[in-house]
Amino acid sequence: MFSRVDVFEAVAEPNRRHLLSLLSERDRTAGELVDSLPTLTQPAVSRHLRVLREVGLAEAHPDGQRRIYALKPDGLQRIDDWITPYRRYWRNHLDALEQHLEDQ
Amino acid sequence: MFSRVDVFEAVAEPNRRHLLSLLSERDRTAGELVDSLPTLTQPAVSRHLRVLREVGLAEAHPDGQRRIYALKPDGLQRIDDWITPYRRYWRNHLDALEQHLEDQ
DNA sequence: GGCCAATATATACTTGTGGTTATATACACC
DNA sequence: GGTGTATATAACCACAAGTATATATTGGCC
Repeated sequence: MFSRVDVFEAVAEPNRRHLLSLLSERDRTAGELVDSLPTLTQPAVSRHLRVLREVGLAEAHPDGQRRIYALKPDGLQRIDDWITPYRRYWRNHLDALEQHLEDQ
Repeated sequence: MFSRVDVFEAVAEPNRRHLLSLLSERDRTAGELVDSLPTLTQPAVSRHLRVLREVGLAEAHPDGQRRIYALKPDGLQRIDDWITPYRRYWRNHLDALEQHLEDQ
């Protein structure tokens, strides 16, 4: 399963975005993350965490029998780079709309 | 099919990102877009275009029997808004790395 | 070593996505 | 109205994603 996930597919999954959000607040153990997603079982969360690790959006450090997960958000730069040219586009579009409104 | 696609899932598909890229250059008819993705059949492209329309990333205007597709990139703002807090994060991380390198 | 806690992996199942072929729809042109 | 072109939808299929249950692994503790 999960032959090869890229960063776009990684963040397309809502539970994984939730995990990233939790990790953006602070580092957490796998167990804490499991508890934070009560609709999912422990293996399900563990799998999502694996995906996040494999695309470079998170990393885990052992701490005894725990695993402390931390955010590695620079993987999102790939998405940011992709979106950049479009950003200019919609800003122009907004500018044009504002202009139109001002012209009323 | 495609019960309900959101923007994140829409752009997770490589062919759809390709279509967005083509539309960012200029408006194109559905037929031109089909010709630009020679690995896909016409119905497959038509479906991807429907997804892009439904999430608000593209729109189609009839022109006789043709349909002229145009980019509506402001739908990507949802992704941009989502990524914004993380952007600060990885910039800090880069700064820390640069600092570390400078300290050598 | 034996036992418990924390986490990851294996296996199996279900469902949805993306693909194809076939068909419908809509418009243009004669 | 009939025919051809452009595009969308229908029906079906294969495969991968996401989930659950069951099991393995790893480390702490007695």
